[in-house]
Amino acid sequence: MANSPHDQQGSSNASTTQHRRRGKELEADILASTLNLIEQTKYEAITMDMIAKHAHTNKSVLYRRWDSKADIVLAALRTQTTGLAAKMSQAPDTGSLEGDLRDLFDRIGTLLTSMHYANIIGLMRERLGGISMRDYFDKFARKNYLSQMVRTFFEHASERGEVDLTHFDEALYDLPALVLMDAFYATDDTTIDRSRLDHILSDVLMPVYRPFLTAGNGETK
Amino acid sequence: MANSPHDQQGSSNASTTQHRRRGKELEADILASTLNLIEQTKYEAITMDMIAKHAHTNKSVLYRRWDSKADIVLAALRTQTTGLAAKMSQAPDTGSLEGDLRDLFDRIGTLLTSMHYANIIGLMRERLGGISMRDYFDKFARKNYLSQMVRTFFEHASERGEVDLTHFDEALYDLPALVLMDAFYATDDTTIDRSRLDHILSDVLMPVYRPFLTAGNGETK
DNA sequence: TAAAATTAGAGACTAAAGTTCCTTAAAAAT
DNA sequence: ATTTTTAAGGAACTTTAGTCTCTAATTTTA
Repeated sequence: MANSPHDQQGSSNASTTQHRRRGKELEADILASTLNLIEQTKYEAITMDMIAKHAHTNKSVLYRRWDSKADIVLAALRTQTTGLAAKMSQAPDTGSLEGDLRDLFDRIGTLLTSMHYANIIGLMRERLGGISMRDYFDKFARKNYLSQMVRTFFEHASERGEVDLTHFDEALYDLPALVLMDAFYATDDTTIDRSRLDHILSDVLMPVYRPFLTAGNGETK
Repeated sequence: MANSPHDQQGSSNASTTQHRRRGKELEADILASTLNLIEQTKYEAITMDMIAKHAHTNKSVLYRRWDSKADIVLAALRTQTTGLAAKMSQAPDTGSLEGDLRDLFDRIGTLLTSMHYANIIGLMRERLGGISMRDYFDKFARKNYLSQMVRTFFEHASERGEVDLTHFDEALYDLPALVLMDAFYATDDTTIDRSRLDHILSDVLMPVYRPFLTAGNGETK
């Protein structure tokens, strides 16, 4: 009995005094570790044992916190999404609805090419195609920061008198997210490039929102 | 050895001469049987062995024809969808775009309440929530009869001079399907009622299509 | 009508999600 | 400081999608 039952260690702290992580600390570590895995491989290729091992912990620990593989992966992604939402909500208010949307789409383009943020809707097909429709809608789409942002833009535009929201249905805030999702799944491309994003904004979304622009705005036909 | 190795039989033909089904006949039987299962239970609760047993055949037979559980279930649903598309394409051309769409939505409402056609987008959450995003988009959404139908309506409307399709992007034909999908997943309701459908058409889709109506049409504000 | 080629049927096998139970470390309570 | 409670670690176990191989029925070809 020379070696202790489990010489658990990570990459740095090699030998003794291995500080068993608990609670929030462990949880944060696991999510960070999982995110790291998702960035390397696609959803189906990741196993729960891999997640556990990669985080230097055990499967039981995972299931004690999350209900399923989809759960933990989406939770990991959400840690990113949250920071991203903060980053997004910094810059807007360009002075016009179209400007705000264009800025948002530009930002999305940057994120998608930066490859480090290959999530949210980006590379969804590649990375998250294996996730179930129910999980996606329950735990991801419904807490969509994109729609949230769009709503804000419209509210600003409304204050400026640029749009009339009296007959504007709530569901219309979700259109950008829906159309993007559709676009991501429609192509076999791994990435979606800027011109594609531009096309979606200019030829699909802006025309669709035109009826709600007040006279004098955007009637450039 | 009194009894033969496998006295395979269904419900009716009890004893001998059990006609081993092959090819198209078997395939059709399996799909019908699978459809029957889906109508009873939700996707996750169905196992491949259940599908095989219910169709009085074997799992190998299933995997010889379809690549996955999602595949066979979606294939089974598509047998319905096909008939449904035929049924749908009979009646339209009410003389106006809005009329055509209203008629279509009315039909969808009927199908959804008839409960026998509890598929396509209806009861999707209940029945198909377990299916993966990739499978859904690859094998279902992309061959969407709804979008096909919408396109036809627009083409008719264009011929009548009711709409101007010069700047009408292809993606706009998919909006009804997308918005409906979103609606189905957004609620916890099992069914979606007529008033809900009516709301989606009147307050989300029609306003969105308004910019493409030619002057004099639909400018009822 | 016999031989050859297909394809169905049966069942064992693998991999991975999710469960369960037990041991052990660490924190909280006494 | 010792006991009690909580949570992590480890590992066996269950279930089900998907694979593989062999046998037997049915059709095709000669």
